[in-house]
Amino acid sequence: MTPLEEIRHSCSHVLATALLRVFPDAKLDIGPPTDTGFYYDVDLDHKLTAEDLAKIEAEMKKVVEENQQFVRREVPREEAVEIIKKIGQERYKLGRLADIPEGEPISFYQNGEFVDLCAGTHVRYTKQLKAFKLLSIAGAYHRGNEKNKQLQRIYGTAFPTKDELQQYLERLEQAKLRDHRKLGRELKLFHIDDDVGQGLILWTPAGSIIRQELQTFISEELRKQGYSQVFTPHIGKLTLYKTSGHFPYYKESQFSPIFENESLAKAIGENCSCAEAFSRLEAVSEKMRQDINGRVGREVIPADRTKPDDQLLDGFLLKPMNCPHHIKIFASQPHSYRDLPVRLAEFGTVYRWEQSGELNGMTRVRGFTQDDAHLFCTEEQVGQEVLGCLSLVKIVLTTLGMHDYRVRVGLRDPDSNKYTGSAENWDKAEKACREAAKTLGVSFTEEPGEAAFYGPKIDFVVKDVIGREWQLGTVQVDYNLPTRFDLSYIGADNQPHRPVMIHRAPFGSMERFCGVLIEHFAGDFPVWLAPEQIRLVPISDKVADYGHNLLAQLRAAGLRASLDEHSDKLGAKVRRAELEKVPYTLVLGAKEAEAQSVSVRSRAKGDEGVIPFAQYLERVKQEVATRALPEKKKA
RNA sequence: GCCCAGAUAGCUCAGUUGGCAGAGCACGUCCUUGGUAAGGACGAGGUCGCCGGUUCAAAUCCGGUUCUGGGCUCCA
Repeated sequence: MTPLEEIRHSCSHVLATALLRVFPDAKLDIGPPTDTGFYYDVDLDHKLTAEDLAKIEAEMKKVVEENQQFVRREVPREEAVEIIKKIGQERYKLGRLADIPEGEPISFYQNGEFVDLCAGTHVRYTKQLKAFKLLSIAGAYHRGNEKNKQLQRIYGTAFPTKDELQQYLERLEQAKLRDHRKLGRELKLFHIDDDVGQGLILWTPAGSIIRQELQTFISEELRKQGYSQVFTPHIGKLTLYKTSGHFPYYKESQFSPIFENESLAKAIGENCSCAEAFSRLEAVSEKMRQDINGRVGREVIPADRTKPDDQLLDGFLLKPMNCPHHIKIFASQPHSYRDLPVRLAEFGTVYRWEQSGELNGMTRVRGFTQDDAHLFCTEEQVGQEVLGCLSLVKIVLTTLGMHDYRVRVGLRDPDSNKYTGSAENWDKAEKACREAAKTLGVSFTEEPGEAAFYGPKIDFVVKDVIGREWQLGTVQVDYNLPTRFDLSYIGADNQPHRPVMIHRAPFGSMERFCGVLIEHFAGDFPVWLAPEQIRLVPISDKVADYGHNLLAQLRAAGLRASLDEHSDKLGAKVRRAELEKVPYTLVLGAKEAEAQSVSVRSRAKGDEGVIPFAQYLERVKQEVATRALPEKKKA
């Protein structure tokens, strides 16, 4: 353990010591250090409140004051059981003891009256714990399994010194100020309305400008890289998603199907129960089952999912993914190997039924638009195409100054059966991803179980202001959907061949990306993205005409500007523009009107003095055209 | 979905033991015509999330429900 982890881990023991003094009947589970502090999971009938937290923290301070020594003791397994029984903590600790493999040492740590099964290590004396604070109470399932009892988790944080603790707490406060939900409301970027629905984003005019600029930006890159733009509808027939495998395997994370009227009327006429109707919705014909299973070479649709044709119910699904629609565009025409790769791109809106407790501002929603594309290529082209996709993601992140991300190669979980396709194809796809990731020049981790159900992927993961990780850009290699949909192209040998698909989205979703972007810039967007780029501030209405004149010129140049004609004094108008995070404020008085000049105040530098308007116009046009990043603010 | 905590004006928040619904900012009108982060006066704005119960009387107490927040679980 690092020294900091020792401090935090020791704090969690002190927390447990104090907790048992206040609530002697608490049953302890585990209390490890974390990246930002520590916690202890406890089972306690009493519902802990904020007041309890204060009480426990006060007791912790006493424990520290008592300067208890942490003493390690290794014991044989039988004795460990005795100790746990003696301290009355058998409910969870016996299970934790059983987790320790045979042959590993079993150790207890004691400080004062408190004894805990623990591998260590710890600081030597409690007085070494100089700066800690309990932060919150949360529910957490025992062993992280939702089938187990939910325990109360007490979160806290600790640092070597009071100064560092104070700095951390201030950082937390700062983080709250740039939370995209708060800024989104203040800067009027988006709205979520109860009557429209949870997790459904309404893009307001200001937010729509940011989204539109991002889409224009990526579209320019797509043209350079030989993509074709397509449009597809928001729904598709269930049959489509039965073929792709989305339905019913991921039924629980989709909106309910929309029944097709005649089909439903017929089922009702047969007095078909709800349960029966759903079973018919999920079922496939024997022919479809044989076709798909034959193509993929193993049983991906089990026999018990078939029903006679006349009993199949049909309907539509709000699309959970864009791939099936794009596949159908590809399949609508014959392709020669000379046509490949075919790259179909769409800002495609998809809908997923996220559990209510998981929704979060713009970053976890139920309807979102992916900057999606599907590449159909030969097996030989896979490596190069994946590289092209990765470079696109890097262009996006670099242009926006987002350098703090990690790369994750998501592989299949060898113990799970949720994946479709042959092991052989999976091996090939995983190899392609791994090799592409190596060329990125950034470190990456390989994580089993993080793959999509149809193939492995390379994800770009960034942290939000409070440390939560969000997957943004993604590139996925897929040997499976082409098989399920029986896609082919004619090769040089005049024989049909199976193409390989690549799914990729450099932003991921417009919603999540904008949410993270708001926090990344703390609302201070680069000029090219700023909803309002220039605020004209006349000192008095005597120069209103000059203001209108400049406004017209700025707008004619394609810039987003407004004129503040309120009767406030200059200071108030400047303040308003600052709070609204407008990059440039142009102050106009009699002198400027006379000289056709403007007094420039930039968000980054403050008052920059008077320059000719024509000169300013060139400067800002240049800044927009190059998509320049904002300069660092003056301190 | 689960645990805990919340919901009062557009925003941030006060509201005592159950007794006429409050402030600041924003907004509107008027006065003020000014030089780089708040000029002044007046005004408008609320079915206290929603439904039900207790009570002479509910923002306040009780039950339910919806939504939000912090976690947990999940995220093809």
